[in-house]
Amino acid sequence: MKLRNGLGVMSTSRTGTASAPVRIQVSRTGRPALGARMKAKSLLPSQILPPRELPLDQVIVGDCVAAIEALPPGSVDLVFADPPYNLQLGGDLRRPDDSLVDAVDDDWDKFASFADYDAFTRAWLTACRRALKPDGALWVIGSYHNIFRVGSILQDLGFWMLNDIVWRKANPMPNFRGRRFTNAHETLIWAARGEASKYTFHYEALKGGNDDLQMRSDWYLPLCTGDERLKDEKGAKVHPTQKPESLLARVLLSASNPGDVVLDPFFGTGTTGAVAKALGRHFIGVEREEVYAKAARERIAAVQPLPPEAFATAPSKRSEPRVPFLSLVEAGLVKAGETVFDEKRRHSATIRADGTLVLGPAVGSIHKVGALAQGLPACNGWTFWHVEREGKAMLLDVLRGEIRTQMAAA
Amino acid sequence: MKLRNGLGVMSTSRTGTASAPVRIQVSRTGRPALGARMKAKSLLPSQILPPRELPLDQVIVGDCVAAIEALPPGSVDLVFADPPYNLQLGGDLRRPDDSLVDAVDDDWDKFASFADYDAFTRAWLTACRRALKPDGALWVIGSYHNIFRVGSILQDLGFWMLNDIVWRKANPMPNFRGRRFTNAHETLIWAARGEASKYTFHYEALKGGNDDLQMRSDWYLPLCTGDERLKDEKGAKVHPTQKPESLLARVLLSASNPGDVVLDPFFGTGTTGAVAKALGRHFIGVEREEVYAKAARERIAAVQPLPPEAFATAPSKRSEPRVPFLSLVEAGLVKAGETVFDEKRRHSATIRADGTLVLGPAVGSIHKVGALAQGLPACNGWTFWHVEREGKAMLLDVLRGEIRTQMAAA
DNA sequence: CTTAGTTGTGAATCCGGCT
DNA sequence: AAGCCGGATTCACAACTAA
Repeated sequence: MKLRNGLGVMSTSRTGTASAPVRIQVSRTGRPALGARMKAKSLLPSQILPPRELPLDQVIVGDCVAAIEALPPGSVDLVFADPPYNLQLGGDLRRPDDSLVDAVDDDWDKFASFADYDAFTRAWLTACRRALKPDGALWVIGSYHNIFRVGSILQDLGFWMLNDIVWRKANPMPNFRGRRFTNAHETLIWAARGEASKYTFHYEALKGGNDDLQMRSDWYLPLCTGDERLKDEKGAKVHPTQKPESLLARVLLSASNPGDVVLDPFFGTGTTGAVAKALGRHFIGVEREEVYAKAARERIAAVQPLPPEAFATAPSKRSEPRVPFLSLVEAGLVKAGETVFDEKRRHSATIRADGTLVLGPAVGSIHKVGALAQGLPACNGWTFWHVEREGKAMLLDVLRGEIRTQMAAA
Repeated sequence: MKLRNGLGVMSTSRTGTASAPVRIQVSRTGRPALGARMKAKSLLPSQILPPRELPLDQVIVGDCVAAIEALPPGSVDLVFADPPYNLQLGGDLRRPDDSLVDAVDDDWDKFASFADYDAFTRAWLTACRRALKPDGALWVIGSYHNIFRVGSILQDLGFWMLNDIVWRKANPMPNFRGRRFTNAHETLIWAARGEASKYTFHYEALKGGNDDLQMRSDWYLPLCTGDERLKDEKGAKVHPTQKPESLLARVLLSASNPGDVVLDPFFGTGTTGAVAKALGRHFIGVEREEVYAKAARERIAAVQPLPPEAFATAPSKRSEPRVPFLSLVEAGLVKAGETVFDEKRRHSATIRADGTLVLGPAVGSIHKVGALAQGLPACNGWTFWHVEREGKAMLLDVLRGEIRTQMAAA
């Protein structure tokens, strides 16, 4: 029993009726049916009748290029694609506690070269572009391993980029060896089928769900964990890269209408389908692995559609912004080279350009150096160190308050 | 008079002595000078002597590809590039009040096609790669208009991507038409010259300035505005896309050492040079437009370098001298025959006179025996084993610190 | 029942000097 | 040049256990 998911939907059961595997059966007339050529925007959802030959709300097991080429051209409103990232991982990676990181080492993520990956990318993007309605649009998600290839090819094929969106992960995996910045985000590209496409964008809906501020291109959302994450009978994750439903909800709410047909060429365990069903959109999922497709069908069967009025807002986690001391240096509120001191001026240290402090031979955070100065195991540097302002001592915490006010907009 | 900048540096004047335009004059022997081949890491900044033929701390006016090809190969530690964005703006963009948005429409930002832009990108990236030292690295900043082209070509040329970084703008320009998400970020790519490059990364410094949490790939920084933004006599901005100094400061602090040579092929109004000078790095700037170069020279002349202690590379654990455990025995800090134990006193072993440990039948280094005791493949003995001192457990790492202090004093 | 402490884990291109 | 081996390295959450 699933208690909640990224949409706040109560799903009462995981063991819904699983439909049989669906092999694609569509006409190959080359012309989209009437419904596919209608402009969804001008119709009420109840009037939208997708073409009969579309395999709606089903999971097609097989190669995505072949399956999508079998769809009528111009029949799909939106594509959401989460293709293999081509991670190119070397040996295994261990956490500092020596536990092994469960890496994505599946065969479907292996490509011999960039050229191979590019050919693969060009093939599925071309197929998707053919399947899209003239006013349709496409979303792709990726990481720095692949997203630049995808973005370039997409432009080459004539897609028109509308935004790149950054999914800032609330709880990313840290960089265990301290050799790089924490890889804390993934990138989504939102592109219209072409420059002239009258793409769908629900500006007001998203603005309303964002404290009446325009929705920005950086989205802060948690990973897919907990009850939302599909597990097998042994408790292992079914799919290594299951995306959070909150992410898909934002995509579908902003860039599709109820009744629209959403195609996902890399359906996996069906997050796109689950969210589409909840939000009153149709989906077509293509997935190569029967194991994932089966899990997706069972999952989607258990989803209860939401009433339309609930479609307007997507829940998003908001957190009190943490202010690094470095931000005070960058904002000019304190200066590199300046001296900080404690209340009774018994200790002092110098601010460095990187937001650390120096005290004699020691360099460290305001907290570490504060602890060192007092010979204590720990110290809150914000409430220990002061700077001189107009002849008086001003606590760093006060300056942090000023920054918080400035940052509140985001 | 400039009051503050992203580094918190007081710059007293804009009207410093502007050096004459510098046309490049370097030897073309094809071999970097001695200084260029030395490994900066093992030297103090004062010992680093960049090759004489490098046009250091100067602005070269001219085409960046030709200018960079004239540099000795393998002579540059870091590249920071802010290339033209290839913005494809249709007509004029107007705000809701009908005022005209001062968009990027200069001639240098027009490219006939993606192919032209790709060729241009390949040319300057190739030149930069040749100029870089084997262990050098490159940063590029861009938006969704160009960054996917740049990223793909960079990978094709053999650069090894380390991170993509998202600069989240604190105060982005709103999307006036409400047809897209507010474009609130730009993307930076950090890439090593090659997969095997031993790139520079000051992990501890960044972590120390960030509340002792490792720095993530999403950076929240304000735009370049106010006093930092260069204006001409009529109050108009000198350069359309001047980057904030705080952004460059993070890049240079994290990925370069004091004394390093930083090349900027699209110098503009010299943010890279200003920050490099403040932080004790050398710069080589190439700029095609004399008007930008002039503004950059004047700006940089007015920059006061920070005191060295404000930017000197902080000692990291990795760079500290190695201390053999035997030295602790020899110094009498631990005694042969003494017992060592882990934090929870679940394991113990005995110190031998040769600096090894005994645990039952096994003999080996503090690391090997620590690993054996826990049944793990590896273990850091310094942070695992303790000895009893004044009734309390004392970590071997603390005793190692005492040895290092003694060594530094001697 | 609450709370505090422990354990597990997530799309990751994750070491470097010396012999 | 390849191999050895010393030893440096993690954040946010959720779930579970213990008191």
